[in-house]
Amino acid sequence: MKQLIQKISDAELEIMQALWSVEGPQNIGQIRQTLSKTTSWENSTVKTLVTRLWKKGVLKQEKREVFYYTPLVSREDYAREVTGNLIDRFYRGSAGSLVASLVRHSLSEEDREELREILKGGD
Amino acid sequence: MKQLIQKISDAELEIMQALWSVEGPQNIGQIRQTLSKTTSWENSTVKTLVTRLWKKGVLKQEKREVFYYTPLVSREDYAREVTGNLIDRFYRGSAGSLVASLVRHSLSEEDREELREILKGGD
DNA sequence: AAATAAAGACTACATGTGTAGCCCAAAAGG
DNA sequence: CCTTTTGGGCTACACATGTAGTCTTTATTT
Repeated sequence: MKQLIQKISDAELEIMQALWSVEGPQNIGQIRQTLSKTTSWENSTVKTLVTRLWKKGVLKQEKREVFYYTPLVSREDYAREVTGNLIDRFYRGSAGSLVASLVRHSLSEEDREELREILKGGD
Repeated sequence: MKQLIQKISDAELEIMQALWSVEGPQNIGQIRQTLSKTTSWENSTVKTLVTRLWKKGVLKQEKREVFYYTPLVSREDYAREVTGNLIDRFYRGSAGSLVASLVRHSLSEEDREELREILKGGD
């Protein structure tokens, strides 16, 4: 179970989250704008992180008047990857075991009820 | 939702896994032995990692003829912490949402059946 | 066109990580 | 007791990360 997608650091992930949270490509300014709720990084910081992500191949840049950035890795795929790693490291590779643990410690009764519904569909 | 437990790096986690996988304290040699299935780090490497973990406060050392190391953070607690972070980052803070995703994409029919059982108890 | 505001290119620098080498002391074995 | 094996203490060093500063170049606005 190798890493299919390049590792993304915490700060880099913030950038990806910003990209994922909006439909379509964004330029540096827009990324900064999108990030403004959580961070207030300088232009150069954002640019550095974006460049690192580009080198890692997880986003692409298109030159127009200015560069526009688009994720090449979907949030879902990346989430799956990271979740898989977690399961391997802490739940003996068994997703069922993670689910069981969450059901026991983290789910509300409404969550459980919903879950029963989901599980009804046999398949 | 700050980090309650110091961050543990990948290599450091291997050490913790070794400690967690065996009952009772282990000395360097025993840790190396326990790790031998997965890595073949030099004594100094293991020692460096152990020292870093000790500085992070996640294990303690007791001096006997030789140092013995014991985790101060349980695997369960750490797993919960890391799982919580994952949920915050990728599942909008909702454990139910992670569970739903796993049920849909990663669980076998046996897992589902087991889950129905677990959920029966209404608790 | 001159002044401002944005974005890009580079450089920087402290701290974290992965992995070890080296030398010395202590323990174990003959 | 002398040799071999282990463990401890330091140092090292390349690469990753977090976060910017500084120029330069463009675009935008009077």
